[in-house]
Amino acid sequence: MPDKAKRYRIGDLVREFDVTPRTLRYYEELGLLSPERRGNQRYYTPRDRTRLRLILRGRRLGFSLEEIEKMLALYDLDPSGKTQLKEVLRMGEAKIKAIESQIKELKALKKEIEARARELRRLLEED
Amino acid sequence: MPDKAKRYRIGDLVREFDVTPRTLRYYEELGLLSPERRGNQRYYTPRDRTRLRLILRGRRLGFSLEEIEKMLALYDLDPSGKTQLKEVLRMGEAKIKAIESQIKELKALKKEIEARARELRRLLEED
DNA sequence: ATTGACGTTTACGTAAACGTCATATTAGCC
DNA sequence: GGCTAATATGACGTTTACGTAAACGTCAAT
Repeated sequence: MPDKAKRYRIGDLVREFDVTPRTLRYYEELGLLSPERRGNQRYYTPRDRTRLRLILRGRRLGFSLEEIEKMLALYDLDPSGKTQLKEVLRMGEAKIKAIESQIKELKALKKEIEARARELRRLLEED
Repeated sequence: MPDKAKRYRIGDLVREFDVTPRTLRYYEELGLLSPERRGNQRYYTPRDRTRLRLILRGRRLGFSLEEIEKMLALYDLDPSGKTQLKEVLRMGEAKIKAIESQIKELKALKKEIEARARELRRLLEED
């Protein structure tokens, strides 16, 4: 049974990840999360929680929710067709490339800012 | 003379950086760029061009224009007050921290996606 | 049975970052 | 000088990612 039994209420996740309920409902509207329902109340599974972690990380990194949706698709192994699976895999590799280039740019930016900071410190010390 | 004489028209930058004129005018509206005027036409200086490069890099990395404005401030060494200069420097160092953490998160994300890709490949090969 | 905390839906609002016209000048070439 | 391409100035529209308010449901504890 891939159940783990554990379920989270919306408030639990709200506190843990410091987001608003609105955000979680919005992600559900987009299909990024799909908590269970008991009555009309939401009960989030561990899988939802994991996906939320990934979503929020993606957001911090500047990816759009649409981008993130595609990344999450990597985790939805609907083993329908191998062709489709290959497609998803190819997409994942493209994502990795994109991330690598982003890391490169960030490092470059960091260097520039650091150089600039050194310059400023020099200016400060000469009285 | 810190002039360099060279000036760019809006179309030049549009082609070089693959943005629309609207974007450049919008950045000007926000005070991120401030091209010269001859008549009412814009003539961008090398400095504007450099700033534009930084702006677009920042955007690709997911920073907001407001964030970027603060980073650009590091390059506007108005040596007015040392207190102010110190403030700018402190901010720059904060930026560096943020960038470092962003690099960390990106690396983590990359690892996860790579792991997932390996898994998918394994699924593909087992026939 | 009431209270309080939490949760729900519906729907309009908002900020950021431009896009997209329409219309008017201006520049540069023959 | 006349033509065309480039540029300018509004001004309204669009998309993304939620915020916010109203009005009501749920449930455990007193």
